[in-house]
Amino acid sequence: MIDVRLFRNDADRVRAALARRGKPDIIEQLDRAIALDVRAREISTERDNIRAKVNELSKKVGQARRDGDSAAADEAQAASRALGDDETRLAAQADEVHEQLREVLLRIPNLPHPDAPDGAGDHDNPLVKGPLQMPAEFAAHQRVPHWDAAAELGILDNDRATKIAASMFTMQRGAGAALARALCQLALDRNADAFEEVRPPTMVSTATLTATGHLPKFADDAYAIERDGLWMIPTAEVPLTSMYAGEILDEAQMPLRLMAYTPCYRREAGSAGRDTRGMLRSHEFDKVEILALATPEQAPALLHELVERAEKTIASLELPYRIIEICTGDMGQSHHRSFDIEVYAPGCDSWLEVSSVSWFSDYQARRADIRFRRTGQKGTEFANTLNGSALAVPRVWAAIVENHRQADGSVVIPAALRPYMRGLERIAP
RNA sequence: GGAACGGUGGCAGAGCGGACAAAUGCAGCCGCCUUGAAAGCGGCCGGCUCGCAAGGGCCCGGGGGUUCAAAUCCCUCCCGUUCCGCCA
Repeated sequence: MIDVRLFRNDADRVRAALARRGKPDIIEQLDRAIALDVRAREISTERDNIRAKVNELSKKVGQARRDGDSAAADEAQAASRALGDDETRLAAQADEVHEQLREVLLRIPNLPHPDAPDGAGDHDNPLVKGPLQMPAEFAAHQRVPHWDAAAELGILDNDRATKIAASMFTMQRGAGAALARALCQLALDRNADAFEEVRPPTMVSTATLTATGHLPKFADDAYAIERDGLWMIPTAEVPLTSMYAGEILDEAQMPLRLMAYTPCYRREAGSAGRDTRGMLRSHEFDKVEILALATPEQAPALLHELVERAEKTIASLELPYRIIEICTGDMGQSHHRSFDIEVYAPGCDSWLEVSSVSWFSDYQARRADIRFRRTGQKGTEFANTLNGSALAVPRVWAAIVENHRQADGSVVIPAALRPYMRGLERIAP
């Protein structure tokens, strides 16, 4: 969440920054938060003054008892008891206002970075690089949607996935399953030089899902295990970000770099019925995520590093791609600045989002309470968090099947993946 | 799932109604001493929050309660350890 001090000190600046997101209700929420914050401080001060008196009187009672002056003790005790009702009432009020403030704050999105481009929606996202590795022309055999191409090869069996689970689940078979696994291996190996591999839980607590910004606003998008108070993770970002929740890091150990392969679970509540064919959208998919906990100074360079790492992995798969920056109107709630990498899929004739890299400033760290201490200095600051998909399997899988499809219907495996596929060079029927 | 015992500062570990933000040790910081270091000596050494400041409030796993006063008593939840049960 955003820092209350930001709008206490300069409400206009915060209002202007949030206005760039183009959602009027956000400004209403902000003004509500500002009013609640003023009220909360008033009540808290009042409550604290009464508490100070009670504490003082209580000390007097103790002292008088020790001195054997029971008359003075009784008097102070009675005086303190008289303050009890006021204290109880004010404390309840203060708690209530604080809770209201928190509820509002949790729903206010992050401030966009000054360099983030203005825009109303995804059609305004500017191209920052590419298209790269784009052939002059696609052959007719590449213009076959991957669901058809894959069915021919027997590597995708969504009908049976639907039978076993529900619609919008996918199932890869044979070389298709190996391809999905190989992509994860590749992404992990390409980043193992700088990132610690983690195998985190894929079910997490409500607090954990709140820290990254997925709750309370987006509860409908996540799978809930209500009986046990747990949620299925929508991305490894969730457990990795909260690994250091409530902890204070040393500046010397930063940036902390983590990566994880995990399955990701999404209800796709807002897009049910869309992209139902093939591998474009599903309730469960595999992804390798890379993430950093950094100081504010380290963050900009890390953002570019994460983008570059994701880009290089896509490039190694010999796929046509481009990089776009997300404009203020299309940014996620927690995002400060973000970039997407899109791969062109000739069979579907569309650009598929295969990686999203974002910088969250201290927005998530504040929710998760991840702080750091500068070397030799007192006090703590909130860390900055950044993360990105090193590789999201299904759409890359689809793009490989479409781009690398040959005239005979077989699919050539990019050289970078062959070591992970027992040397397989081509998937043939 | 059942039983017992626990959860206190960076770590270890006292405290078990009042003088406790909390002994003591270790680690850390500053100074003295020293050619340098170690040892020794002296001092400092948690976080959050309100306030221009003086100063105030909160935090001893979370939440609730009893009391003039709670780390300390009661309830409840969570987590840990050990034993039993079950299990890959």
